[in-house]
Amino acid sequence: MTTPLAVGLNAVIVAADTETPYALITQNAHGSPGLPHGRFDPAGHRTFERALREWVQEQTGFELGYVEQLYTFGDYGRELPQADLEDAPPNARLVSVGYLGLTPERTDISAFRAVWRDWYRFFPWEDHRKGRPTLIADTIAPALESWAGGDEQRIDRMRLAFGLHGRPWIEENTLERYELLYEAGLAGEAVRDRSAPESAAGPSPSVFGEPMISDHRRILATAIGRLRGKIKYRPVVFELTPETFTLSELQRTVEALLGQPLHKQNFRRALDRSALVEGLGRQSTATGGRPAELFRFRRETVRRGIALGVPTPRA
Amino acid sequence: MTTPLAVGLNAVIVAADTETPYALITQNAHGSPGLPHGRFDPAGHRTFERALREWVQEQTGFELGYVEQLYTFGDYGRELPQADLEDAPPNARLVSVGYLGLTPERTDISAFRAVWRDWYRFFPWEDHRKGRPTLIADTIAPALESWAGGDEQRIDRMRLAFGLHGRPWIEENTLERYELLYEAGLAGEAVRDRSAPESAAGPSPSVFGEPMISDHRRILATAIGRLRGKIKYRPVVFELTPETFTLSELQRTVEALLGQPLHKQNFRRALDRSALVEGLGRQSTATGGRPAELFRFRRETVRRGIALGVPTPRA
DNA sequence: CTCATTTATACTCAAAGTGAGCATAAGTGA
DNA sequence: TCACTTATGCTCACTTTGAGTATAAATGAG
Repeated sequence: MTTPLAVGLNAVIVAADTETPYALITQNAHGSPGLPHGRFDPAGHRTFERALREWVQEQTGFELGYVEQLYTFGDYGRELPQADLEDAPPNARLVSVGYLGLTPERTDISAFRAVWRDWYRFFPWEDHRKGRPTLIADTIAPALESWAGGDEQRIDRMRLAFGLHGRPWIEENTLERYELLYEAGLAGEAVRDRSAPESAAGPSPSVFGEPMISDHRRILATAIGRLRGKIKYRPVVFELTPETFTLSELQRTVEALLGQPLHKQNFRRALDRSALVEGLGRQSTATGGRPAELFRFRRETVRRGIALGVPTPRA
Repeated sequence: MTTPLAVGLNAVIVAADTETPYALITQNAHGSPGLPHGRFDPAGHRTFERALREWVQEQTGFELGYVEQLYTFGDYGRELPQADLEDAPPNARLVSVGYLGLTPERTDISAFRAVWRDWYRFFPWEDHRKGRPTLIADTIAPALESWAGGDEQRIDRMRLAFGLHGRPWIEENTLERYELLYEAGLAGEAVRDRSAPESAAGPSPSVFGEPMISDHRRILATAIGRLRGKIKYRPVVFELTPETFTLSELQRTVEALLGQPLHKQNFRRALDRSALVEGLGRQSTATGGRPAELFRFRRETVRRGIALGVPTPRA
């Protein structure tokens, strides 16, 4: 008989306001953060998506809307703590399928063991809205440098991933960056997975973002990267915005997700060329200055012809 | 005890020359075409990729180079013929993970039950190099029309997928098109899966491309779509070309993959702005007219900075 | 040997798109 | 009423794109 196999489903459920991108985070018995997840039971579930919707509902009271498959992880060089397998047979091998879900509102989930968390808590080096975080130059770069030693290839990977040495910062490479930190033993999970709790001489792991259970932070990184990429060629932001919004609100939401400031005028110009949004004539109650016009997403546009993304002109 | 789960791995191995994109196709006991595939045995394999490489080697003698995960299918509304599960326990549920592999040469695989096949045999409506295939207007459109009946949504999906009624043809939507044909009961697999061999009144299924075992044609469609998309923003074509090539050869290879003619001058101009290739000074032995300069892919370029794709200016 | 044919490569020009600055409009609160 | 804030409009130089025209270097038929 072969080793038993279990398929786990993991959901990264994302919401956003103009300030912060949020992920729906659950907590295990020890209070460690993780993603909503569960086993796929082929007897009870006809499709992955249905299974996913069902127990995301159960675990968080949450009704999923837009859903998309991310990636299937099957390589457990990094061992899973037995505890996370829960009802799986002992020695079972877990294959985890990650999903991304988007939702326009942060519904109240306080009744459940779940919270909405700023995703930058887990990836503090990813937010470049106020310039490149000093964390990168002060902590990450030196730590990776010492890990790389003289290895040409490691140095190259590190510079490419973190936009060092004149390389551009590419926001959708979230996963590469996290994996690098994991490989270098800097992510909290790496220390845990080695199960040898070596007295870390360097900076405390949480400097490198809050760790999550199992490989959930990897899945979250995948989700962020995918969303950041997709926002540019599919109108997915509108799955995250309320029905009506001002252009500034839209822009700031995109900026929050990308972790990158955008050029205001060019954002607007490209946006109305795209005909993705439509002004409603109504003005919004001012948030300080001149009132802004309210817009809505023209869902019709998308169905006819090429579905375009929102423009992202660098500032 | 829950229903047993099996994870299957499927490989779409692609090669191309200037004329034809090929997929590596195996044949089952009945001679039906399929993809190289096998079970993932967690005891014997540490990672999906290793497992994949191992028995692609076994089944086809083929050494995989570039590999990328495509999608994981778990929804079996469409039932699998028991025969394809082979050594799986009866009633097992199969989860299949698709992979895409690229290779620059069609190595000799005649010793194995495998052949290189023009992928357009399975998707004859996908090749637009010599204009839109008449098959679409003559056969597909009417068949889908009658399937849609009056349903607004179906009509819309059909027009969008196949670029009818003034909509543009979007080459990377290969999967959507195949799924539509499947749903409409026009793909051979749909007839088979219903297991009620209803006497098809309409055109014979093979007009809609050669069927494959299990859901392999779906996986192949996914691969084609993904490759077509990726070619535009990552230099993946060069995984398919020989070490040196002329610009025309490169262009024709890209055209073969996209199923779309490109504008020659603009292709060249954009290509040398991208600095992806480098002239070698040497000329190629002419294929008719003036000899062309030989080029090679500058792998170095890719490692530094943003990895760009090959330009694809429509002709 | 020359000329039509084939393919490669070079140049040009208008139209559209981008990056980035400057100017004006319409609110709020001291 | 005036400083401040945010929204929105306009302009300009520069790059990129679509698409046409011209020239160069081989082949092969007569």
